[in-house]
Amino acid sequence: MSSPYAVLKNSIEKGIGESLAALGYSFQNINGTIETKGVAGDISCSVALRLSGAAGKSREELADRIASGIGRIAFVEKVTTENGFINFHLDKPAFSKEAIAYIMKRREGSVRSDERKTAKMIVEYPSVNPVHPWHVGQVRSAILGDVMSNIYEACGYVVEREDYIDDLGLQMAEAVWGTINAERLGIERDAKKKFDHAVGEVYVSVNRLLEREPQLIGDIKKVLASMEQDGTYESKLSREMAEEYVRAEYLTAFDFGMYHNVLIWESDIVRNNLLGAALGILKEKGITKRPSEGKYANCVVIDIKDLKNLPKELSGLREESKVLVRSDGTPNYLAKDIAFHMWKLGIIKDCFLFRKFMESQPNGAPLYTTGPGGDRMDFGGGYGAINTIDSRQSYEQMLIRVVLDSIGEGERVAMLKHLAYGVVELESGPLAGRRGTFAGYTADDLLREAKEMAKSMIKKGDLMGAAQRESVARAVAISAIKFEFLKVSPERKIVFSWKRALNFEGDSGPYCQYTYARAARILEKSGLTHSGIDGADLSQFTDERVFSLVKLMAMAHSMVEKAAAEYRPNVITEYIIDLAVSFSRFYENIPVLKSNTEEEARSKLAVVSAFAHTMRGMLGVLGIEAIDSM
RNA sequence: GGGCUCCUAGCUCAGCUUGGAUAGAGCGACGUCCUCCUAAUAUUAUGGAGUGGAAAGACGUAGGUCGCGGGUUCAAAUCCCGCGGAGCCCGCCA
Repeated sequence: MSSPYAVLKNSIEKGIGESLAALGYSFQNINGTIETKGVAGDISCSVALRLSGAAGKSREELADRIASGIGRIAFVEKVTTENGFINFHLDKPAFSKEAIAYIMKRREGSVRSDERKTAKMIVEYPSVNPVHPWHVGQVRSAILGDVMSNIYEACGYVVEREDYIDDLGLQMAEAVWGTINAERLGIERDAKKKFDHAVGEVYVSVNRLLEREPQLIGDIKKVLASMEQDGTYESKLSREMAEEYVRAEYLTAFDFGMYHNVLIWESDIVRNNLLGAALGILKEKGITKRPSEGKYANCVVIDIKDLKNLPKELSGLREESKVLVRSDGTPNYLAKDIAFHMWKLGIIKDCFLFRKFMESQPNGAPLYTTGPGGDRMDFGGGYGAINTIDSRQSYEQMLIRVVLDSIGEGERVAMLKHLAYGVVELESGPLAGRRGTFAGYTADDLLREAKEMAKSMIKKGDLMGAAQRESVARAVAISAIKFEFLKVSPERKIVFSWKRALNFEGDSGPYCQYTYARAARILEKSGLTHSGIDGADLSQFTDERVFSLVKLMAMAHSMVEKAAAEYRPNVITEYIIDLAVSFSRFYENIPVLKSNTEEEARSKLAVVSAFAHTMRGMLGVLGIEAIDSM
C-alpha cells in the first residue's frame, strides 16, 4: 500500500506527462520539476519554463496549455498557472482524510517502507582502534553509522551492522608493550576503572615515553611481529586485551543505544586466510607484482598505472607504487582492507567462522564475532556497503574501489559508499588518541554531562519519581547529543563546544521530544480510545494551520528515502524540526479539547495522534526515544 | 607536484547532487504574548496569587556584494572556467 503522498506525486507526474504527450512535447525527468515548497498551490511544476524556449511559446501560454490538458488527478482540486508555473491545489479534506488514515493504520510504521527488500546493506562503524575510549569524534562516527543503518532499515533493506576491530596495529602493539612493561611506565592500573579508559592511559603513557626514548620503537615492533604470529604470548595477550576493550567499549555503545550484529577482527582476516585468498585474486588478475630489486624489493606492490579507470585523484602521486605486503612478509592495513571489502561485497565467501561474543545485547540480540572457532554463518556478501570513516581516509577508500574495479568488480563497487565525515576538533586543536587530548572529551564524559544538564532542567515540582527522572534525563541527554551531531552535513568538520553539544533549545533533539510530549499530554487528557478519522469533521482541514501539518506528515517516508539516497541524515533532522515547528503552530492556535462539536474534536485529535506517531517514528530512525512527559 | 573538502546573517549552520517564483533555520539582540490582587497621577513599576493540553513555548523586528571574477541560460547560492582563503590527504603507519 503506497502512501497517499506517493500516490499523489506519481499521479501528478503522470498527468503532466500525458498532457505533454498530447501536445507533442517530451521531457525527461518530469519529477525533477515538481516541488512541494512553491509560492502558490501545494505542489508546483516548472516544466513549462524549461520547455518554452524549445517550444517557441511564452512560458505563460505553454503553462496554460499544459495545465488545461491535465486530466483529473486524485486529491487535486484545481490546477492554476502563474508566471509559467503550474500549481496544483489539493482537495484538503480528501487528502487529509487519506493521509491521516494511512498514518493511523500504520502508526510509527508510517515512516517506514512497506516493501521488504531482500538486498543486504552492510554498514561498518565505528571501527575504533581498541586502545583508548571513544572521544567526541568517534561519537560522531558511531552516530552517523548507526543512523545510516536505521535509515536503510526504514527503507526496507536488511542491514548488517559490522564493527572492524583492529587488533594488529602498531597502536595495539604499543598498548600491549605498555601492559607487559607496566612498571617501567610507572602507572598503576586501577582495576575498577573501565578498561577502555585504563588501556587509554597505558597507550598515552607509552607514547609519552616514546617521545623521550624513541629507540623503544624497536622493542614495540618486535611485540607487533609476535602479535602477528598465531599462538605466541603476545598474540594471545593482544586478543585478550582487545576483547576486554570491546566489552568496555560496548558499554558505552549500549548507553548510546547502539547495537551491532558482528565484530570482524583484523587478526582473523589474516588467520582465516581471507587475506591469502584476496592476494591470490590480485596476483591472478595481474594487479600486483613483487619486484626483486629496487626500492620495493621483496614487497608485494600495486603499480598505480596498471590500474583501470584511474580517477584524477590518483594522478600526480608522490609514489607510483602502493605496498600491500612488506619486505618482511607482513601485510599492511591496505591489504587487509582490500581483503575485507572483497568479503563484504561477496567476491570472496565462506572464510570466517563465527561464534557469539555476547549472548544478548540490551536490545535482546546476540553479538557475533569472527573466530577463533565457531560455525559458518551468513554474514558478509552484501548487495551494498557503507563505510562510515572520516574524510582523511578518502584516498585509501578510493584505492579500494579502484583496485576492486580493476579486477572486474565494477558493478559491486558501484554499491560501495564511503560516507566521509569531517573530523571533530577541540578549540585547542585536534583530538589525538596518541597524545591523550581526548581526556575530558570522551563519549562517557559527554553523556554524563548531558545527563546532569538534563536533570537540572527537570522542574523541582515535577511529580516524577526518581526512576522516571533518571530515564527521562537519559533520553533527553542522548537526544541532545545525537541531534547536534546529525544536523550538520557529514562532510563538514566540527569544532566541538560544550554549549553546542548540549543544546536543548531551538533546532535540537529535546525540542522535538518536547513537541511529542505535548501531543502525548493532549491525547492522555482526551481519554480517547478510538482516534481514527472516521466520523471526523473534515472541514477542519481547510485551515492552513492544520493542513500544512498534515501535508508535512504525509511526506515522512519520502524524507527517509531521500536521506538514504543522499547518505545524509541531516535531511531527517531538518524535516523533523519543520514538523515540530508546524505542530507547535497548530498547538498554539487551535484548541483541541475545547472544540465545538465532537466531530470537530475528533478530527483535531486525529491530527494530534497522527503527529505523535510520525514524530515517534522519525525520532526512532534517529535513535532517539520519544517520551510521554518531560 | 597532484588531489579532496569547506567558504551563505554578528555566531553556528540548511539549501547546491536534480538551476526556477521573495535565499531559510537556530543562537545572540530588541520587542510582544492568559486572569486576578497589589501605592500615588497610570492599560506603569514592584511584589504576590491563580488557571489551562502548554512557558524547556509561541509570535514579531532588525540583520545578506551567497569568498572574488568571468561564462552558460529566459533564469545561477546551485552548472562550467579561473582566482583567493581555511583545512586535510598522497608512508614497507593504521
